[in-house]
Amino acid sequence: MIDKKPYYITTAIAYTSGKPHIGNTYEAVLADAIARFKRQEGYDVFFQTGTDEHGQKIELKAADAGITPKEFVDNVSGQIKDIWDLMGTSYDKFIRTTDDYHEAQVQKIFKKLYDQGDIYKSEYEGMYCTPCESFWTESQLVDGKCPDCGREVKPAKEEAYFFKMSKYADRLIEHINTHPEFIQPVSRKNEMMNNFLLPGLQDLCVSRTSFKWGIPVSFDERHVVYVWLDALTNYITGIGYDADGNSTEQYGKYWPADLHLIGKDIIRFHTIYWPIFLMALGEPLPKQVFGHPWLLQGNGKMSKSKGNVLYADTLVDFFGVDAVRYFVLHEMPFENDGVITWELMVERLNSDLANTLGNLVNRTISMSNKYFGGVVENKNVCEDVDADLKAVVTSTKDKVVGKMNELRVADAMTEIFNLFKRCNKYIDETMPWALAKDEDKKDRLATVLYNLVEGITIGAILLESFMPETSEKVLAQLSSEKRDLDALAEFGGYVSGTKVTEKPEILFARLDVNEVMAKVEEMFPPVADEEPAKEEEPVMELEIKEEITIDDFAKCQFAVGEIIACEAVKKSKKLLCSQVKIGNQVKQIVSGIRSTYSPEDMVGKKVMVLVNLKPATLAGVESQGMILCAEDAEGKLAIMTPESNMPSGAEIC
RNA sequence: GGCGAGAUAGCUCAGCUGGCUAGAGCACACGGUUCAUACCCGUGGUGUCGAGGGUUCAAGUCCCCCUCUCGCUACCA
Repeated sequence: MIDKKPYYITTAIAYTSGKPHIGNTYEAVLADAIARFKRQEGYDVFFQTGTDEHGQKIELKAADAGITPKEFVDNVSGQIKDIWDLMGTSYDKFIRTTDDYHEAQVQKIFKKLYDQGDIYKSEYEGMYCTPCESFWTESQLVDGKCPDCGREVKPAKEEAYFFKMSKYADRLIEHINTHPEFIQPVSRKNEMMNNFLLPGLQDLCVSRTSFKWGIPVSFDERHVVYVWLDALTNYITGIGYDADGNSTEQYGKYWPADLHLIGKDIIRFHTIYWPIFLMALGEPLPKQVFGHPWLLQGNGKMSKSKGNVLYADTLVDFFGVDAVRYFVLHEMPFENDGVITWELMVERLNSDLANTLGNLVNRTISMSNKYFGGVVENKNVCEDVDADLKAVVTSTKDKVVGKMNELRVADAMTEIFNLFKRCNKYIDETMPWALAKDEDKKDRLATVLYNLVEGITIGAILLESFMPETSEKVLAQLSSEKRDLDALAEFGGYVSGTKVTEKPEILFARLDVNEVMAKVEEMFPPVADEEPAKEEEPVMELEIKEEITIDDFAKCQFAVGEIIACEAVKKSKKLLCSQVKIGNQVKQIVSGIRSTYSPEDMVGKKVMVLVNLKPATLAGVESQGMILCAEDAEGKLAIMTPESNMPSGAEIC
C-alpha cells in the first residue's frame, strides 16, 4: 500500500455560550463535505472540530444558572456535539478546550513563549467589555460603548501579559505576499494587510486576572490565559503537539493543517495572531485559511429576541438531514453572504431534490421493474444519443474535483445535479415506453435502462460527500456497488444483470409552500413564545463607578434643549449634528446616534443636554455639548426627554 | 474619512486576459410526452449589462467621473 497523503482540516471551535443556530452549523457541514470529499479522493483525512469553553461570559452565565462553569460547558458542548452528529458530520476529533491535555499544553506554550521573551508582563489600562472579554482604548469606543457589541464598558486596569506581535510582523507580511492562497477569499487578504499589518501591529494581551474560568498561567496563578492563545492552539494540541518537543507521530503527520475553515468574523485572529504564535513556537504555518461568508435569514438577521432563529434540528424535522445539508451548502456562495428562507428551502427541495433527483431515481427503477422485472442488463445496443450522455456522466468527476479544489462546494454540487438533469433528458430522447411496445427493441430498451442506472450510480457516488444518506439510499435502491473516485471517469462499471429494488422508496417528498409557511407561522408567532420572551427584556449589568459627592455632581450642568435643526455629518456614518436651543442660546452638538435616529426624527424633540461640556471637534465638526441617551445591549438608543412638557433651557437637577 | 467589493432578465446570480444576434437556474407562458413524486423534455424575454463621458474597427468586459449598496477599518462628547 502506498501511504496516503495526509489532509488536516479544522473548523473554528464553537463557543459554548448557547445552542448553535443554522449559521454556525453551516461551517461544520461545509467542513464535513470537504473532509468527506478529500477522503473519497484518497487522502488520509483528519477532521477536527470542537468547542471553546473558557471565559468570563461563561463564568457569568453559569453563575446565573446556579451551576459551575464546568457543568455549564459540559451541557452546551454536548448540545453542540449532538447537532454536529445529527447533521452527520464525520469529524475524527471533537476537542474541548477544557480537555486536560489541551490545558496542559496551553500552560506549557505560555511558559515557553514567556521564557523566550515573546510574552512579557505589563499593565493593561483601558475600557473593558465583559461579554466580549476585550479591552478597548478610549479612542476605540463607540459612544463610550464596546465597538463590537455596543454594550457598556467599564474602566479597568489590570496587570496582564502581552505578546510581542510586532516582532514577527515583517515575516508574516512576507509570508502572506509569497503565499497568495493563504487567505481565502483574497479580498480578505487586502483587508488584513491594509487595516492591521501595514499600519503596524499592536501587542496582544494574552492573560486576564478579572475572572477565574480559564487556564491558569502556570507560573503566575492569578492570571488565566486569554481566549486566543487558548482557543487557537486547539488546532495543534488536538493532534498531539507538545511544547517540549515530544509531539506525537500524529502531529508530525498532520501538521501543518491544510485548511482552517472559519467564519469571516475571525479571519484576523487566524491570519495574523495564529501564524505569529506559530512562528514564535517555531512551527510551520497552516496552508490555507478560508473565511467563509455568513448564512443569513431572508427577513432580517436571525436574532433571539425576534424569535426567528433557525436551528438545525428544527429544519431537520421539516426536511430531513440531507435536504438541510443541501440547502446550506447550495445556498452559500463563495464570497458573499447567502440567504436562506423557508420559501427558498421548499423551492430547492421540490425542484432539485424531489423533481430532478428523486423522481429520476424513481422513474428509472420503476421502468426497470416494469419492463425487465428489475434486472438491469447491458445489451450494448448503442445509438448516437448515448454518446453525449456518457460524455456528460464521465466528465462530471473532474469538474467536481476542480470545483472542490477551489473550495467552490456549491458549484461542485451543481455539477452533480447537471448530471442528473442530463439523465432526465436522456429518458425523453430515448423514450423507453415507446421502445417497450416493440419486441424488436427489447435489447435497446435494456441498454437505455442500463445507461441510466450507470449514470445515476456515478452521480450518487459523487454525491456522497454532500448528501451521504441520500447517496447510500440511491445506491442501495439500484443495488450499485461503491467505486473509487478515479473509476467514475469510466462508463460501464455497473454489474450487468444486477436486480434493482422492487419498491423504490420516495427519496424526497414534495412539500407545499403554503402548508409549510402555515406551520412556520405556528412555530414562530409574531410575538415571541416563552423562551425568547424571557430574553426580550434583559437586565443590563451596570458597572458601579466610584462614589462622588453632591459637589461633583453640581459641576455638571444639565438642561432641557430643543432641537431646532439637525443634519447628518457628511464625513461620518454615525454622527448627527444638531442645533439645540437651550434657553436663549443655541449650541451645536454632534452625537453618534444616526443608527437609531434620522435628522428628521430629531427636529422638534426636547432633549436632555449636558451643557457645560468642553467643546470638541468630531469628524471636523465642533460639538459644544452632549445629548444624553440610554442604550440597550443591541446598541439601540433612546433619547432622554422630559416626562411632561418643559421649556427649553429648564435646568435638570 | 481610508482600503476593498459590487450594481447584468421578475428573483438568485455566471460572464477569464475587450470580439459574431449577452448567458444559467428558479418563477411564468405555451407545446410535447406519460415511465415517474401533477413529473420530465422542448420553446418563449423589447434585459437602457447602475448614470454620464472617454479609449478602440469593436466594451457588460479597459480608463475617468457620478450615484447607490455591501465588507473591513478609523472617528464618533
